Amino acid sequence: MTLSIAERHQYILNKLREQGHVNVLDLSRELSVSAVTIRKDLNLLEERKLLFRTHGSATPNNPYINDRPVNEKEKIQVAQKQRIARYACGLIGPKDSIIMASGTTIIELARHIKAVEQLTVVTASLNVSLILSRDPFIDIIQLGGMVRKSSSSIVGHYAEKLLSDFSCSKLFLGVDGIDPEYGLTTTNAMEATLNQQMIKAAQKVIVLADSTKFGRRGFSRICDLSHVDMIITDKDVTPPFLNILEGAGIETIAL
Amino acid sequence: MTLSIAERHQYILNKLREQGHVNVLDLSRELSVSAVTIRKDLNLLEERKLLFRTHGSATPNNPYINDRPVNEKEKIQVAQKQRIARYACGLIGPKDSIIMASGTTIIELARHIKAVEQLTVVTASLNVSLILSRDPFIDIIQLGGMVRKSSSSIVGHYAEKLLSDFSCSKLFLGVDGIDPEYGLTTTNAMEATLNQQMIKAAQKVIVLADSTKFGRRGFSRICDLSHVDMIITDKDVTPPFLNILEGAGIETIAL
DNA sequence: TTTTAATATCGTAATTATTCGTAATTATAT
DNA sequence: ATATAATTACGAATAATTACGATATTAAAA
Repeated sequence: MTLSIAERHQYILNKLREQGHVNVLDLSRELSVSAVTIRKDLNLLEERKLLFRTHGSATPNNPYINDRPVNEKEKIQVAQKQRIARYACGLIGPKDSIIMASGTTIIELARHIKAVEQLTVVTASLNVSLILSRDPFIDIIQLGGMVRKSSSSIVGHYAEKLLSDFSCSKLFLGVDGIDPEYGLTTTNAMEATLNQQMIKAAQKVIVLADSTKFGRRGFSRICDLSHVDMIITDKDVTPPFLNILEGAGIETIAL
Repeated sequence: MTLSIAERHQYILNKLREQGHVNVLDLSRELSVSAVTIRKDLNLLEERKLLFRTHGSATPNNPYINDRPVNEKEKIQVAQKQRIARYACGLIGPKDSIIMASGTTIIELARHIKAVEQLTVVTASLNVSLILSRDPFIDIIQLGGMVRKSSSSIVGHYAEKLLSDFSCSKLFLGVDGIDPEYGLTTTNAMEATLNQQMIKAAQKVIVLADSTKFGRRGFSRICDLSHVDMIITDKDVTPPFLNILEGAGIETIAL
């Protein structure tokens, strides 16, 4: 299939929006044109300020900073995270108000959200805010306070205080570990505390976690499984875990 | 089957709406007319702004509609802004604590900061936070509240409240207009209010503004010049302005 | 750390392929 | 018969490919 220039550009921008980055070689293969042509396309799009060029690849030009996967393993889980994000997207209703925590899966969710009616989002993640700020239908409340660098998200007392002023229908939570006995965990104590507040401020707690998170325990405990209403994960979760979740009355979606 | 011109045009526009794109060769086959005829049709439809022409095909109107106004704005005066940012950088001392407002010049400043000792930054701008989060020596406090999309920064009551808990040695403020009588202005009322709080929370007010900002008045007033301690601008500022600033006791750096 | 080698990506130019626009010619309809 | 529309033909313009030297990135060795 041979696409016109405009279509190719559209394809590139779409992929960029969904994946957060594109590279010359893959695009050249996917669109069956030469690398030179892709480079020319990317240069043109860069001139129009639609993306930012790097060696071998390109990232969305503003407003948000690139968050390319840092290690191989994270790269592997991208497909799963996208499936999870896509499904989670479908749970967001019109005129909804939701809380979005932090983490790569939640960022993936933000990329997939396309509001058609008014939507209010409260978030700790700077990346989520910037991604959503492109959508005219979304009102964004950014939590304030100390920036935790490794996750580019906000933690601390101020954020918790601000959060206590809101009540949302759903919380989308990304975690580092899900353990049947120990519950949900994350790597950072302050993040765990903030997550606890988020759980309090939401009527329904939806956990987004690919299968690698199961059976793992992060440093800091957020809560036990009884607080969780729904878990969206991928089909590589082992049956024992699924049974336990079912036993705990948690609606589990294994994509 | 031979269609009238109007029917052909209708067919083209329909296909365009349904498929998102059409190309000359296919249309020529489908409508059993020559390529020249199709081209003429497409050109005519393009003149009427009903589609956007590319080589070999056509897409619905302007595929590059995504062009962001923010980016257009960022393009202007880049060199000046960089010089201004570089100078401002030199004003930041070790173990300093500063407030960084929002705007493209302030983002440029963030890009130039390279902390060697502990530095604390309070900022309304999401971009500033993300840029600085790469620097291990910087503690970042992100103001929280409503996200103002066009500037990707936070405004509103919550941010002002949070700000009242801090006292910083310097405020770096970007503005939209500097008028000798009317003072500093910006485009947005909420942003102006937040800027006022920032001024209260800082011991020294440093305004970053390229020469194009002089003599201009934005929509909303921040404060008059008496609150300003220092202005960093470029050498294109006209002498009358420089005299007025000097007369007002404002240290002015024209780079 | 710094240097070096290996690898990957880049930009440019020459070549080839496609698409374009124009004009002269032919078809169609009143 | 005359006006309008479509076709064919062909040089000009645009796009894509290949080829290749320059530059940047990465990994290994000093």
